Amino acid sequence: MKISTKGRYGLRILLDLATHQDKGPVNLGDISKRQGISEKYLWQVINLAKSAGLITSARGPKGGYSVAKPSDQITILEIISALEGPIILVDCLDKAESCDRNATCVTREVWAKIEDSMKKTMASITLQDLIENQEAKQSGQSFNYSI
Amino acid sequence: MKISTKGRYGLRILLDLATHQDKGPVNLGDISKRQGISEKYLWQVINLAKSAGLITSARGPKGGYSVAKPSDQITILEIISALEGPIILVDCLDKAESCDRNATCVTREVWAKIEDSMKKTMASITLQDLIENQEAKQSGQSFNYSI
DNA sequence: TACATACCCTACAGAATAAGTATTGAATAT
DNA sequence: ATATTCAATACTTATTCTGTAGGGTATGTA
Repeated sequence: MKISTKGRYGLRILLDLATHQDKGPVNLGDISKRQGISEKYLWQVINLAKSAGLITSARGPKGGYSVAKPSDQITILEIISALEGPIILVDCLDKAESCDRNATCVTREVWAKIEDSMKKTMASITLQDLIENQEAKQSGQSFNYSI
Repeated sequence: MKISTKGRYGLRILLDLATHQDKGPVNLGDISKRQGISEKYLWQVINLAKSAGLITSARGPKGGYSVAKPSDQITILEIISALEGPIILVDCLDKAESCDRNATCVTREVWAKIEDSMKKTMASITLQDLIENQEAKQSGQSFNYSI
């Protein structure tokens, strides 16, 4: 029950893109330096987001990556599903035939409830929320330092 | 992001114990047969629950396992924490020093919210709820068959 | 057209975790 | 006593995680 590096890095990458793409696409090298992730692995992670349509890329000099949609239209659920794979806590929730106890099993309903609460929470947060939190945090910090 | 067999089996095992311990401790062999889990592996799973104090055991003939507390005083959160390990989606939520970005990182708050919603849901369901659901399901089924 | 920049793809590897088996030991009710 | 039942440890096999390595391909600018 851990979020893997794919999901953790992925969320940071999308936040990084969203906050730095005002001057055009952001290249791998820049993200790599800021986030402390090797370019090779970074590419693999970022590619998952690209395959899911969350990110677009531009080749050649001055190329790089951009977030495909406005930040307030991208939920955490989309991001995590793209990077970690679909949120399915137990296989029997996705494929009924994966367990022959489904007809009578009540534990299945427990997993469904937990899964549902996770998804609802993830769907309620957008990338835009993160950006705003970050700005609030940074202005708060500079305030502290200025005392 | 999957519940392992420890958690899945564990919940079934506790439910099995709770519904069969009216005639004294339930032995491994019986649980093994009903749940379709090998006795050896079953022991390892059940031992996690015992170490957590959710289950008591008695050795010798007529020995076996029993649920340690009334079912309505055992939450799913307790059970899953005991079997899957503590619910910590990312290490930085548990140990701040595991990541030096904690002071400024806003993704951390996302993981905290998701984790919190899972825990709240798990804490809101007790073993007793499962037992009642199971009884309702069974009586419903027999009703269907009797038409 | 040539070159630098940057993206794209596949393969491999070490470590950790998952999911069990196997074997032997210890306690207890009858 | 002894059959029954739990207890503990070691081992195995497969899969996933977390990357690294080394090339290949597309594109914009001079």
